[in-house]
Amino acid sequence: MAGAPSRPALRERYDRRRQEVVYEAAKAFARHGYDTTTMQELAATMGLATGALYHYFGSKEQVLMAICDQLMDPLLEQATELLHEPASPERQLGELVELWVAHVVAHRDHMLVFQQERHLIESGEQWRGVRSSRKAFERLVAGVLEQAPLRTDPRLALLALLGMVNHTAQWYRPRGDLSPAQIAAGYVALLLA
Amino acid sequence: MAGAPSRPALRERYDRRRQEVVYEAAKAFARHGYDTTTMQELAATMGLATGALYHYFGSKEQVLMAICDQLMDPLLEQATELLHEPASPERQLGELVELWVAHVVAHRDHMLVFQQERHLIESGEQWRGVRSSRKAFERLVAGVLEQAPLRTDPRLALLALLGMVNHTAQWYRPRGDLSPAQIAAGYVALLLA
DNA sequence: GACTATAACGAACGAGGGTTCGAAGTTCGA
DNA sequence: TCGAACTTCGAACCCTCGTTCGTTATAGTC
Repeated sequence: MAGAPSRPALRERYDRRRQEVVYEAAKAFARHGYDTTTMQELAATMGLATGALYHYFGSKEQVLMAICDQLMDPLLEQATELLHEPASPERQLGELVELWVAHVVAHRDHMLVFQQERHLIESGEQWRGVRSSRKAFERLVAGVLEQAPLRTDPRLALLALLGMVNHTAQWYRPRGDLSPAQIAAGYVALLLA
Repeated sequence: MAGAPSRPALRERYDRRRQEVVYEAAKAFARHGYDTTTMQELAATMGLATGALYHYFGSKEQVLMAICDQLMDPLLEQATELLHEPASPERQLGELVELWVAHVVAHRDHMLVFQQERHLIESGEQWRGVRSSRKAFERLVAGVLEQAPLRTDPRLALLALLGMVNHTAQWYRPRGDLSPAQIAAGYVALLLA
């Protein structure tokens, strides 16, 4: 591993290429599993030799971590921003879930990897950041749910919602006749009194 | 691999031991992942030498398949039986979900493995049986949902329910203050009009 | 007690795969 | 055009792990 170039002109290409690796890795990991996918296969997909990958990432695990970070960080940021706007609890919940579902379906591969490699993420010091991001997001959702008029106890509503939305990554197809917004509206309708 | 003994007296012990392997494997696979867990570790947990595992299973993958079969087959059977009893759609839905949730929490490790190794199960001829069992169960649930008075379109209700119930395996703790029956009732309450 | 089926051992094999590294190629800036 | 920074190559290293197999121990059966 070498690290990012300091010259700005090169930095851009470096970042783009690195991003491509993450993208292809997410696709491959989602389809064939993290352990099953070899660095050789990943390199071949990118049209690179094996060793070249280590110019962009220090290890296979760091590729996985980049996938998780790129999944969680923008979601957390956008959700925080959204909840800064004052609005009724129902409306906040609706917009939050819509944002969330849209994010999940836009990053389906990332999500599937995130779910499949749960056992890795749960244990291990280096995964602490990812775990706390997820926790922070869950707290945001919990906060909104507590304000909204629900049909069930807020704790169960949170767990149910987490299950519904995360599971969306496993069945959503872009060509399907349900848009992310419709899906989100459906979920919210189940929860609200 | 040797196969089951023909003498009935030994057959019983063989089956019991084999079952222990499945149980320990589910626990280890759920915690550390299927690929990460080695046959050496699994054997050591059982107090066996490595090669002895192959007396009970022809391969590591067959252990995984036993886990999946033991998860799906009883569930499918019990659900089928339940739905043979005549009852109102609401009541059938309630009982089915209660049975389902109880099964999921009683076989949490099996469930977690089943979810984490989705990519393996999705592809591969040898997994056809497991896939069709899951599909059959989903059809059972779909059939009940179509009869019941729901708050949303039955397709989305099915997907939402699948997400909620399956996700239960990830957070349920026996010492928690929600019983499987309460959880199931909460889920059903969300769906019914 | 001897014979046989069963159970377990444990070392070794063989393949696969993550990672390293020094050299070669390429691109940028002056 | 030249030199430095950057990118890529690709073979080799080294270790892990699933699986095999000949042998040894154990337990039912007559």
